[in-house]
Amino acid sequence: MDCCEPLCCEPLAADSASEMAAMLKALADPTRLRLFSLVASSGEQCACDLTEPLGVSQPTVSHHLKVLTDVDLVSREQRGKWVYYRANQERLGQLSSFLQPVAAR
Amino acid sequence: MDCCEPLCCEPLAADSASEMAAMLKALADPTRLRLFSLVASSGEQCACDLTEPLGVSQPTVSHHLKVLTDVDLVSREQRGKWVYYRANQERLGQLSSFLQPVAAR
DNA sequence: GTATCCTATAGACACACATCTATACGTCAA
DNA sequence: TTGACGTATAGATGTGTGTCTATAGGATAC
Repeated sequence: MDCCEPLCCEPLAADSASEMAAMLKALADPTRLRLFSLVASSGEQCACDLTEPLGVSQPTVSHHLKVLTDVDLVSREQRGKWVYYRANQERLGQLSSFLQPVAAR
Repeated sequence: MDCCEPLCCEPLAADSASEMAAMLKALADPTRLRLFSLVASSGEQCACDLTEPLGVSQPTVSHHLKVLTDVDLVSREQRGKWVYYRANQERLGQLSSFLQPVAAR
């Protein structure tokens, strides 16, 4: 299920590094991190309700949602003309576990 | 100690988002992630032993080490003409906790 | 002091990316 | 079918970044 051992266990292989870095990169932007937090903390969010609290344009929100979707951190569900987004908790757990420090093991 | 609530708890404030995104960005590069893993998994690493396993030039390694140091994910200690780097496990723990999913709480 | 060796900085360059405006795409309601 | 509305894509633009070569900084040894 997980991609690899925690990064403190042993030197990370190049291919695993690329996979995990892609996930980290998706969250490594302030606007996108806030966007993800909005979705993750509310269970489910309509895309239409994300533009205003972030203070960026609708295409920008759409772009960020695509980035998060591409790495499977959020899932997309269309209902009529609205699109609802939901955080993939399992995927987030993978990342959190991957980053777990030595002391916590 | 921690900067803020986990990102699944409540919508992240803009200033907290910037701080956490900076830390995530430092790890969001494959080479830098491998570099950090090399340091973190070995307790302590001399900078001179990091160039070869990563396959990049010495200045590039030095640059990446600076990025990680700037966000306090690694600490630097000079001993003679050698420089030793060590992972900041506490800081990594902050990040891991911040990313913890809902199911794990 | 001078040479040697490890590390960091300077500068350059190609590429990636966050954001915008303009527009296309899709779905529902008349 | 046509209009309205939510969403996604296209294209442009300025900024950021990963990497390199060349060189400077700084510590030890002779």
